[in-house]
Amino acid sequence: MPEVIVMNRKTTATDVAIEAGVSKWTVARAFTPGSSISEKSREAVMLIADRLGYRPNLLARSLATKTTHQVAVLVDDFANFHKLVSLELLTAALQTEGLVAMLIHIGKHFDHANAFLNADQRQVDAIVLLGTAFRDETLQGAMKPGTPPLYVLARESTNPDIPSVSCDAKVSMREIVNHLASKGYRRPGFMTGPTSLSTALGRQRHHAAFWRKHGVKAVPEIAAGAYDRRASEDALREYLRNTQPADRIDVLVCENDVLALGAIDVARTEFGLRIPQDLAVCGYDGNDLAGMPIFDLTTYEQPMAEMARTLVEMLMDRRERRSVLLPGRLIVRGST
Amino acid sequence: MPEVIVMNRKTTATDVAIEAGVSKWTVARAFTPGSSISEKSREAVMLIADRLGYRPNLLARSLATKTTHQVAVLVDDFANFHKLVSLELLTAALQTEGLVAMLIHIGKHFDHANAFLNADQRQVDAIVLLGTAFRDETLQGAMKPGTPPLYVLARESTNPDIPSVSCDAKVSMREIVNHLASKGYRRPGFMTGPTSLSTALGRQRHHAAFWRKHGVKAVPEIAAGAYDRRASEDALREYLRNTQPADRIDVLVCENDVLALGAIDVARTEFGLRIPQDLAVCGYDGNDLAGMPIFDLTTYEQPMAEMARTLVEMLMDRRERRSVLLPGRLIVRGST
DNA sequence: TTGTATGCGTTATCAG
DNA sequence: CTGATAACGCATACAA
Repeated sequence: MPEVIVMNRKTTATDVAIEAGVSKWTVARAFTPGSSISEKSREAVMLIADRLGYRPNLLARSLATKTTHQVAVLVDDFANFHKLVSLELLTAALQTEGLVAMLIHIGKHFDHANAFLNADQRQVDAIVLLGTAFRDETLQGAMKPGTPPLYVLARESTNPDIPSVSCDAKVSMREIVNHLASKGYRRPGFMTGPTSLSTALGRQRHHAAFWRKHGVKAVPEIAAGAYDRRASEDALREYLRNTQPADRIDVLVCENDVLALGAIDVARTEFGLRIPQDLAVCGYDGNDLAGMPIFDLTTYEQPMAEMARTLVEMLMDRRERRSVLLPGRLIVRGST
Repeated sequence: MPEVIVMNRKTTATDVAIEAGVSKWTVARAFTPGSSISEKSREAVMLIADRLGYRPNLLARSLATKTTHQVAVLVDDFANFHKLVSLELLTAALQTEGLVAMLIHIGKHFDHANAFLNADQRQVDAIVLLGTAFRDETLQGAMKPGTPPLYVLARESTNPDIPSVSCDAKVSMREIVNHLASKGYRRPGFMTGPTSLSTALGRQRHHAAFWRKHGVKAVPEIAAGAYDRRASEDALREYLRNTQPADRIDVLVCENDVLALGAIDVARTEFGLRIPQDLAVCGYDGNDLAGMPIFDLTTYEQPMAEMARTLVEMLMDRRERRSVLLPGRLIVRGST
């Protein structure tokens, strides 16, 4: 008979207790900061625990405490490379608070209902919608009682029960339009992404509103239909093909950087337009790629790090559960 | 007293059982496919369950079955936009099998040890390393008995206990070099990323080896040190500044597309080099951005979708737990 | 300070 | 086919 029996299962608190000659509750105390336990017991437990490689089972703890420290993050828009930044900063913010992200991919084979159901059944503490194209009716259905609380990041929520943390569209568009107007542009155009999301973002609306103050009555829309550089290329290509140079816009403001990069690309490569002399372009997001010398894109930086932190503060109940608008920063570059 | 008491807690199997007049075990059976239960009971249970909005608690199930259907995905390289594609396809592949990804961000405030510990404590079924710069010694420490099995995606594993699914570096580099050689290039250079990862990827090694067959003895290395377009820009800038045109390489093969885009950018924008006449550039990954007309980058497409599916098959024990090399596809564009 | 009983919501196993 | 007992690993409340 071997001295040490190698067990296939993980060592539990009971294993440690037996080995240390105490009850399993004492073991639990050793791992609960601030619980009353003698220094002697604690040391004895820790020694054995370390030797046996014991780590509390968070699953069992969650079942008992009814809190998992897990947050479902729903994403359905992987064509937009800026999502990676959002994920980076959101996961970082979550992890500094001991929370972890459950990344749920919404797509062809996995719809919103599935995602909500899955998150709910796994008892996540909250669900974060990451700039995805949710319809209000979809959200409404996910608001059953007993369901994890919903939050929206990087998009304004229209539902007061679902707080959002986003970049202030009004403030940002004022800055953008003022900048463009001061540069002398007077024939703006606006490129939109997915219809449902575009209206929710409100960027187009505010953009047009501020131009009106500058005497510009109408801002033509160029609809890409998706946050995808190809969609942007297609949309601008069609516009440029069907519009005589004299009738064209002189500056294109895009709903985000993905669209802007695609636009610059087509305008320059396929139509030989100079940026910004023939067509100025402005983005939105402040993605790192916008800063590439080849694009040199003027853009409005969303304070993603702060947005993520703010959202997490809300999750942790250290801040009122209520929508927040944060100001960003206009980054003027050569494209305007 | 109200007729219906709205409970704050979620409805459990017991609630349904009482309401349906059966035992809770019968309720469980109704939700367990293939279990023996009378059609009558099943219907009765389902009716009540639906009315009460009952959904099995997956946490409790996991505790009992000792399997969570959760997979930890460790990422430490968010500057590389191709990670988004990896995440998209990996989560999709996981979800089609009923698995869900726990995204763990490794960075300044959360190191590898933390990540492994967290994943382990949460009882994930497996841990997937997503092309991150893990040192072999780090991995060794994470291989304690009772720990979730490790897998590596998009990078070759040197440890036989940790299977990997990756794109065949040798095959791909042969294709790349043959293509470049046939185009007449004879002064190749190679741009690397993080040192530890570069050696693990083996792309540089195979690249040099195939050039040797073409009579090219040495391939200068341009070290970016990170998969970051800025790092690439800096590295190439320094090289071009310090190297006379006559002494320069005529084609730059980059360890991945991120580096390649940065390289094209600097070469063209800052040094006025024409691509490919003055300097040809080749990437690796097959990222969508490489296809932008402005870059028109020749690249080697990794079969990420297939790689993700293969990895998941391994996770599901439908395929031998052993490293797999998959062939990709050379996409020839204007940059070479 | 420490041990005991009980509960979290399921599944596994066995008896009827 | 159905009900009952035990177990999963931990936390909470209480008693000693």
